[in-house]
Amino acid sequence: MSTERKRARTQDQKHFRRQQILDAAEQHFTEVGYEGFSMANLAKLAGVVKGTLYLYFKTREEVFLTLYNQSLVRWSHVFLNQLQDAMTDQDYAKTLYTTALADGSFIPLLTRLEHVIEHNVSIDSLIQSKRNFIERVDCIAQATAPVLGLSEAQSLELVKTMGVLLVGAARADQGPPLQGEDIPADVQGLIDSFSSEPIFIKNACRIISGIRAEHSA
Amino acid sequence: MSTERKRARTQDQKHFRRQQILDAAEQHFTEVGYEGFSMANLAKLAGVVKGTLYLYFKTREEVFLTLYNQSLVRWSHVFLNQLQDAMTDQDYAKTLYTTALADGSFIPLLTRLEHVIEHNVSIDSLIQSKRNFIERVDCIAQATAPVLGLSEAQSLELVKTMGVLLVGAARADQGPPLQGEDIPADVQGLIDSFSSEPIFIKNACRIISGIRAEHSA
DNA sequence: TTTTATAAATGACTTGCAGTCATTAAATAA
DNA sequence: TTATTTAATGACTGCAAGTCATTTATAAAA
Repeated sequence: MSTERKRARTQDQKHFRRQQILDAAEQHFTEVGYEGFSMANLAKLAGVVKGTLYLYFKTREEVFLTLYNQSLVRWSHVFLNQLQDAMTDQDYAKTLYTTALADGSFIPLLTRLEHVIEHNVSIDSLIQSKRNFIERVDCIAQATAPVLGLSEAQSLELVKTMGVLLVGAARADQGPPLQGEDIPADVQGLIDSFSSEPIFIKNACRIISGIRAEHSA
Repeated sequence: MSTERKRARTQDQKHFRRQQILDAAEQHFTEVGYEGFSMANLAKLAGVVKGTLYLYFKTREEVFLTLYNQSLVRWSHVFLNQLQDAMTDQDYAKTLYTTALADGSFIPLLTRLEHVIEHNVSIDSLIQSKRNFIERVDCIAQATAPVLGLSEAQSLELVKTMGVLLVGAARADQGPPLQGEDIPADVQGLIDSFSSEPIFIKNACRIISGIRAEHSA
């Protein structure tokens, strides 16, 4: 906090200030979530005034998109580190799922990416974000191929598909907290049956098997 | 419009008025989408004043949840009607996908259900909505079993999983419109590779195969 | 028919949000 | 020391959801 009371004049100082805001944003996001996030509170937390935020980000969604980009990179490093020389399909799926969920921001931002965040963002930011995504996917696919015994092409398709499945499965965890509410047994049963981890893992395995089988012909 | 200038006194009249508001909401939603939807505009379109909306719906999200419930019922009828005696896995998946996307409200509401809509809704409405969901899923599963040659249990799991896959795959269509923007080839290639229909159908088939195989052992 | 009671409908109001912009002042250059 | 540049400010606009005291249409009672 005491490190920066001064004005950011050089490009380096501006990058540093921008990252300070992003760090505050990450903290604010994990504390209050997407709907509770406000630029006014972010400003307070970052120790600047609201107008200053708009010198560094054109819109609130530009902040979110940047947080998303960073969280994708962060998660991909964690995931790549956990890959072993040879893993069962199930271990692979479980590792992917667990590491993704362990990052507090990644899934909540990913599930809002297309239908909210990308709609209030400059084309340039969007292109930059997509490029970052391509790079991470390629990198993960390259590491995945030998682990699961797939071709590069198969591996690329798999990784892309895992993203789709992850978003679909993670939905279940995004519902409202129901602690202490009395939920009828039938409804509780439904919620339990959509528990995201087994759904993700089971279907990830089915999809891996499917992809592996398709080109053995 | 000329049918109802009067006050709704009886329960029947109130139900009718509520449905009038919902019809206007459906229209407003298809015109401006989720983010553009406002209660003030809905009031104008429904021919009432804003405060009146809150006599019939506790929050804006209660309106959306009701629209979602109705769209689920509407889609399920269309889908059930299109099921044939015996279909290939692919025909089944394609029919499911096509009918779901043909309904203008179903997918946009479904993709926002857990992380937005359900967070500002009464527990009672949520339970009612989940019960409606259970009923539709059961009904679809029952009809699906003979079509794909699955047991009832397999069919139930399949239908639930299709919902997960549908949400994940449909994300790709929810991005911002990019007509007329010049998108670099690599990014355009990425977007194309996430085209939702082939992703849904291919993986639906892989999952159906997987489920079918699991209990043949 | 006239009066009274009920509650549907109203719209002005509050609160909270994202985003803007004329002004201020810190840092650098002259 | 003075002039210039531009980061930072915070008061401001506009719009949204949701509230509530008041109005008034309608039904029931007299």
